[in-house]
Amino acid sequence: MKNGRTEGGTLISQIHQVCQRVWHAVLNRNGLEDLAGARGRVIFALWNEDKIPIKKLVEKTSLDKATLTGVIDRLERDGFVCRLPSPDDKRATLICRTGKDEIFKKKVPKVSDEQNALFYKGFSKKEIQNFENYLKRILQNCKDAEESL
Amino acid sequence: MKNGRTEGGTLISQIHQVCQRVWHAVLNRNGLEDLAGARGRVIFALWNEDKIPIKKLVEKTSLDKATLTGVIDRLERDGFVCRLPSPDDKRATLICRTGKDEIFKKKVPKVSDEQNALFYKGFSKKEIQNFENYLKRILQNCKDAEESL
DNA sequence: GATATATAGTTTGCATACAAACTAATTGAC
DNA sequence: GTCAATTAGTTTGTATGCAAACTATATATC
Repeated sequence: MKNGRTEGGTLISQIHQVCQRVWHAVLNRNGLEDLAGARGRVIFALWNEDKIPIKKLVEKTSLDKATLTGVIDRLERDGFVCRLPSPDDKRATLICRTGKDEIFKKKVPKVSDEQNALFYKGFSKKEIQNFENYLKRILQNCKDAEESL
Repeated sequence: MKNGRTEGGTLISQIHQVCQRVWHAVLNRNGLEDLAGARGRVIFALWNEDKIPIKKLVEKTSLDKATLTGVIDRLERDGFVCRLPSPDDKRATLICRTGKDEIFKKKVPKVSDEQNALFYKGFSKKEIQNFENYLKRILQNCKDAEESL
């Protein structure tokens, strides 16, 4: 806080920016450039749950649906996912992994640890826990705010 | 943390995304759409210090220099800033406010408070302070990591 | 069951965002 | 001084990112 004024939003944006670039570089060093940025967010979400409608990816990634159309186009082009019509709802499209991402799974924990070591350098376990709790509360606040827009 | 695994980076990205959209909407509601996104980050940085080289805007906004070229192009096109050759260094360009942004200054505190109330809903003063200290440490960590890339 | 409203996803247009390659000026090493 | 290595900023090419308008289907209301 600078003279009583909060700076949370600005700091978050700056961290997001720099951290993205570092994360990208760390991935590159490890032959995982396909997991960078929005692509990675989508693939990780699919690791958590496969064959889900785009609507659900919107919730899980916090990306806009229009953004996801493009990201999924490119993931499809590169053979990582495919679109299937939903049997339950003719409006919906299910996004499915093809399996091409499977080879990344073994490498990810190591790379993720490497990244977190940079991110949380000098933090105790307790501090990380506190911090991530704050983040979750704020993410919920932001989602609520967007909801009632 | 989900089963021992930290999620700071993902959470930050998600907050950044949602928060951007909310911030944009709040600005729009108040006739301040010119202060949204990267444009706003640059203008705020110039409020802090005017007539600075792009290099310094890179540090202050954490945006890439290539990104800033485009943002400044549009700010110049819209009459908010102008480029001046630096007297000290013929390679450098100084970015200067034209004054067109002056009318925004009065409105910003109110809008900023409105935004922060959403962002930090349910937070005590002490919690905000703790949280922003964590953020500053992490931003520094990320910058250090990028440095030694 | 017709009609209004809402929802899932795409398209369009424009603003970020950045790596890599480039130009021009500066600094460093000798 | 001269040439190499740096540095400030731009250009190019591609990926994000989103609002607004659109299409097609689903749901609600009567």
